[in-house]
Amino acid sequence: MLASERREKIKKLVQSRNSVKISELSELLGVSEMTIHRDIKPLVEEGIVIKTFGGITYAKNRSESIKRSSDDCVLCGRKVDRRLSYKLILPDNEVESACCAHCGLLRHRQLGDQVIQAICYDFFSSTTISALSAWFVMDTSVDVGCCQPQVLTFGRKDQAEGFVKGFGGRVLSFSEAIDKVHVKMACCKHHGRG
Amino acid sequence: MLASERREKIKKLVQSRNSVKISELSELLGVSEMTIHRDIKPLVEEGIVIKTFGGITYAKNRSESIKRSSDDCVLCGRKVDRRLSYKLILPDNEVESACCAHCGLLRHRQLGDQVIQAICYDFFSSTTISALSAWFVMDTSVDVGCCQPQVLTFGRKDQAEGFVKGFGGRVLSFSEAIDKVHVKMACCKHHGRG
DNA sequence: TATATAATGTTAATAATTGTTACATTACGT
DNA sequence: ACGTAATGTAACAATTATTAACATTATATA
Repeated sequence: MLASERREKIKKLVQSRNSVKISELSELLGVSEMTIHRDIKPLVEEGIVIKTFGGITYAKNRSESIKRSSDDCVLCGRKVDRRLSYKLILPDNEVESACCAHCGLLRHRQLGDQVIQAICYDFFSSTTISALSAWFVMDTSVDVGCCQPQVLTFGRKDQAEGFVKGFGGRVLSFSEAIDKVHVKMACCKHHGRG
Repeated sequence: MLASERREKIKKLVQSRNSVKISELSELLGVSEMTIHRDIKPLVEEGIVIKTFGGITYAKNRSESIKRSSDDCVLCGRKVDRRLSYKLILPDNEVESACCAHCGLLRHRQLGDQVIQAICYDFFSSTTISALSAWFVMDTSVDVGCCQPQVLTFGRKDQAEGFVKGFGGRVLSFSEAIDKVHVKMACCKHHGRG
């Protein structure tokens, strides 16, 4: 068998079985383990395969390995428009997308410390900003047609304040916003009391 | 079996069974208990799993994924159309979807305080709104072809009232609606098409 | 055929994993 | 609180895998 054939077989084997042992490959393909090691070296370097002690496992391609729950809002299921969206970076290469800061902040509150980073986008420039340092505008008269109560995100406080001057509403910091949205949305707690 | 395979199996086992004993894993996977201890150490450190004496339990509340029960209505099994749907955000990252406010409110009443948030969508704009602050229209002449007695949801009271003016029915607040639907006691199972 | 080159195999040293033992800690019944 | 059985942990031994160096084989080409 040609070396190239053998390497193709290794690829297909690891793809179909997810993981294979070096010793198994050696026996299956009738070559020494040293040869298998040499065969898989380029596969590991290309990232097609991940080396484990004693074997290899198939590496799903990189875009897949970041597990986006889906393209839909993690909370309300609405299609996500990046400009309004709010993204939560989580452990294990997971990213959750929310359709807007409204859903994003609610989800952020649910996850708490598990959130490694939260990202949103400036309402004017669409530049990426950290949610923790963003400024949030609520109760404004402008309706972007996403979730209510609506929350817009700004990178600069002065621009958020200027927006409020023109269109009404309130400017909130991250900690204020995450509480305010929760209070406005939390139903059962209030329902139970009242 | 590869060490990496074994660790994957442990993860899946604890996920599916919620908790497993070290001794059980040791026997099941054919390795010593010491090896199981070493296998679970990183899982515990990552917070994927919680150590208990003699075993481990799956750490819920983790980002992993929001567990949507399914795409079908939790009550009547009908396919869920987002625009009419009613979503219940529950502890442990669970989300239940109901096909419409009718089923949603019935389910909401069943679950009571377990519901962290309830979400529905404005009938006109499809914007996401909190069920608590929504306005519900019942007994209207318009039939959207979901469950009976039909309940439509509006974000704005004036629009709900305008709708009633044009098409008949009654505008109800959340607490009025959840009671009214319950009193009518009609499970959509009896009317549902599928 | 001779020879260079690439591929593969062999061996031994090194590194990683796993098992065993001894002892510490915890849970639980008395 | 105490004693006992179960479980956890650390140290070390045994096993297994990896790596590098070198030997051997196969292949191509003059």
